[in-house]
Amino acid sequence: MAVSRERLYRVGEVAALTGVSIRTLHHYDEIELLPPSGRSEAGYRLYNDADLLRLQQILTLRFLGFSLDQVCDLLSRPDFDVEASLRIQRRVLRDRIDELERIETVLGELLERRQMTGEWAWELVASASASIQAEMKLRGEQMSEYYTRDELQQRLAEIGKATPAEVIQQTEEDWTALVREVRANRDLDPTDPRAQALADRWNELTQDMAHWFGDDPKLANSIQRNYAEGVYAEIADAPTMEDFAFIQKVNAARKSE
Amino acid sequence: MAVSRERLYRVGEVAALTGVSIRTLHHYDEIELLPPSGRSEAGYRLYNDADLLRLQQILTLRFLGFSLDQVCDLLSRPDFDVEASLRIQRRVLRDRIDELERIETVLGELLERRQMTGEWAWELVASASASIQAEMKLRGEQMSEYYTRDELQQRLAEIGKATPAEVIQQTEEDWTALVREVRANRDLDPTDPRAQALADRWNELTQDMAHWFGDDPKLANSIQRNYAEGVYAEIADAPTMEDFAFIQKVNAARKSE
DNA sequence: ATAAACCCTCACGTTACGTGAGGGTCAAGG
DNA sequence: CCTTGACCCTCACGTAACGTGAGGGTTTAT
Repeated sequence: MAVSRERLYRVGEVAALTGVSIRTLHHYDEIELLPPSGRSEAGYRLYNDADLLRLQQILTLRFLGFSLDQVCDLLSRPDFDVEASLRIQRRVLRDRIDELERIETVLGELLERRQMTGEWAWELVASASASIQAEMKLRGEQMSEYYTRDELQQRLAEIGKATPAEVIQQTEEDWTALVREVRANRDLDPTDPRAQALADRWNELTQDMAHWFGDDPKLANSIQRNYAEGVYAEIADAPTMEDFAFIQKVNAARKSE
Repeated sequence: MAVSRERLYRVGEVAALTGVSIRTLHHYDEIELLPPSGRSEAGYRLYNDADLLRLQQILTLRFLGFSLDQVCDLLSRPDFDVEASLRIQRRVLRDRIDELERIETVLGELLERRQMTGEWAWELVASASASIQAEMKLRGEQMSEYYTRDELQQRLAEIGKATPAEVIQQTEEDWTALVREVRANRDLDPTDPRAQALADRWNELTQDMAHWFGDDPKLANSIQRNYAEGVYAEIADAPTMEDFAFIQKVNAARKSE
């Protein structure tokens, strides 16, 4: 087993290779995001290939909109896997490309309307702004969900194992029953006591499940998002967004009393 | 002439319509980038449709990577034209989409190599980083080139004035002569000494001109771009992309010796 | 052995807002 | 008529991710 003399790079070399500034490397060292794996006697930072790979991950994740804090979290997660991460990154990139194409066509429409009519289509102006804003915000918010989805499966599986089977089955039955009732009564006035009773049961069940999830708001958030994206659309008795909306209205009506 | 009661929006409405935060509107007002066209008696900011259009431009330009300062400059240029700007924005978006696709394939290659060989292709890791860095920096640097075309004319005019007329004429004659010769000999082998002689003269002339441009790399870059887009296509004796390509090949052949 | 080219550690500056604090305005309701 | 809730205002300080020197060692090529 030869001491395979790995290639070592100084800040300047890393900078030249990757295009990041030296100051950035200093910064990433300061915040312990990318401490060089070694130092020379004189105190020079020395990076190896693994460091470069980590840097690549950092840059990509930052490019996708994560804050350095979030990147820190992601990379330090025990189950972090570079290959899985790369796959996710590609998926996100494709999604982003789609978004850009959407924006491009929105701008195209705006321009066309202007040239056809000589007037500005103000609603298109607003929606163009909204599209762009959405795309700018998307970075780091919706993004983290991409990284949570896979994890989500796993977490749910864990929770599943840690919970007695009868409890799970019971809960599922409760849910399906409740969802059916809600769906049959979605036209009730939010102030109707029957609606409030339904909301009560709903909140209770949610509480129970929340208890399983622990105090992890991310998990809840992910589930929400997955709903919004229709991940569970095929499951007939899973609550839909309309169901959620109804319950929210009822809860809101109660609060405002 | 009825006082056509234009629609007016307060900060909250603009925010709801476009997705920007109220604070951002305040900020854009503070720096005089987007002062509302009116105020209510109580001091409420009141925006009209034209303001919304300006906001759309601001958001798009920012999205493309301009700083607020740059956006300020652009929008206040006397020759600024929203429609032209929209066209440019679409082109930039398409370019950016191409870049994202490139990055996506780079990541794909990296991943594939890893999965085929079980090893990381370090050079790909570095180049992936470089791609991403390039794309992140591109914002606002190369970007301004798209918008510089008009400015370019002006700068060239300035330089023209600051340089004695005979020198300019001499240079122009040198260029036309050289370009004709190059065009007649573009099928020469890059290693041919005659080709190299041409390349030498070319490089020398380029040096001379570079000297006029001072140390402003942006200017040089702009010229490159304008060439690529065929701005000077009508000028018969202006070098074409093929001419450039030929010289580059010759230079490359020389270096690799 | 002496520049030239790198590298180090402070430490303050910058951009584009976020986030309250403290306080007017205005339509609906009691 | 007055209050309450939803908006709006103006400061003014906070923040993220570096940029940009200042002041001072290190390495290497001549």
